Amino acid sequence: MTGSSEDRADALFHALADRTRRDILRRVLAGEHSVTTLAAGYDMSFAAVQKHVAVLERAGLLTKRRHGREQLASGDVEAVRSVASMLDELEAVWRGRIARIDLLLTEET
Amino acid sequence: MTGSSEDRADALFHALADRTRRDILRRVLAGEHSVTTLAAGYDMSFAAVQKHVAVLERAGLLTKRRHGREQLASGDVEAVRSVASMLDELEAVWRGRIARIDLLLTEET
DNA sequence: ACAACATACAACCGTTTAGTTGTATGTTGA
DNA sequence: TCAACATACAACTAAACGGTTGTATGTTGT
Repeated sequence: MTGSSEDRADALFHALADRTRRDILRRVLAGEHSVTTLAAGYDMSFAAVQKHVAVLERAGLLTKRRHGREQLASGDVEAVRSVASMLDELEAVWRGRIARIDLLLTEET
Repeated sequence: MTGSSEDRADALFHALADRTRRDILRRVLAGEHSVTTLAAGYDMSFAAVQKHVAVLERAGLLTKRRHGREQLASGDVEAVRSVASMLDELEAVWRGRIARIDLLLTEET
């Protein structure tokens, strides 16, 4: 269905629309961190941070791998790029508008 | 305060995290449209669409100008670019991680 | 001068979100 | 083997969200 690409966009932008999640994403893009290590950096419960990590994971912005009793989270730069390409598409729409205006202005008849 | 840049990011990503708003943004990036014209394109009340336009306006993604009794909305491509640059910053964080890994791998001692 | 139009906003409703605490399930041996 | 640790998830609460209807305020004259 046409919805699933929009579902993905909803999930990605929603995941990015919270400053704690953006901060977590920065940290896991810089390197692997366990959920406990991440949680230590915020003034909220472990469970709250674990839920933020789950939101990022569901959106595909991070992945986890098991290492002993820890889950190491790592940022997925490809997901970040996919968001960037959605914005590129918006900019392309805008360029189309400008091109149409230029066409009118330079029309020869 | 350090918050205001994060406030802006919150508003931008939140505004983009709804498919109706993304669609409205596409339309106003392609050209000016009145709120009524935009509302005609969706299966919801005029008031609902007007609220979506207000969310996009508060985030700085569109501006309005008065033309008689209409308010013509126009997409602001600079705001779209500012979101793209936030994502570029995230990608730069990731590149720093890769650079650090490469440094370890090519270490000479 | 006024009916119709375009917009804005308040009040309300059901759902989702972001946080909390508490509990269950694995895993380790720092 | 078992106490401590790391994680996941359920249940709950307050606030925010996305939608509705109704009303108020400008603006026009296709």
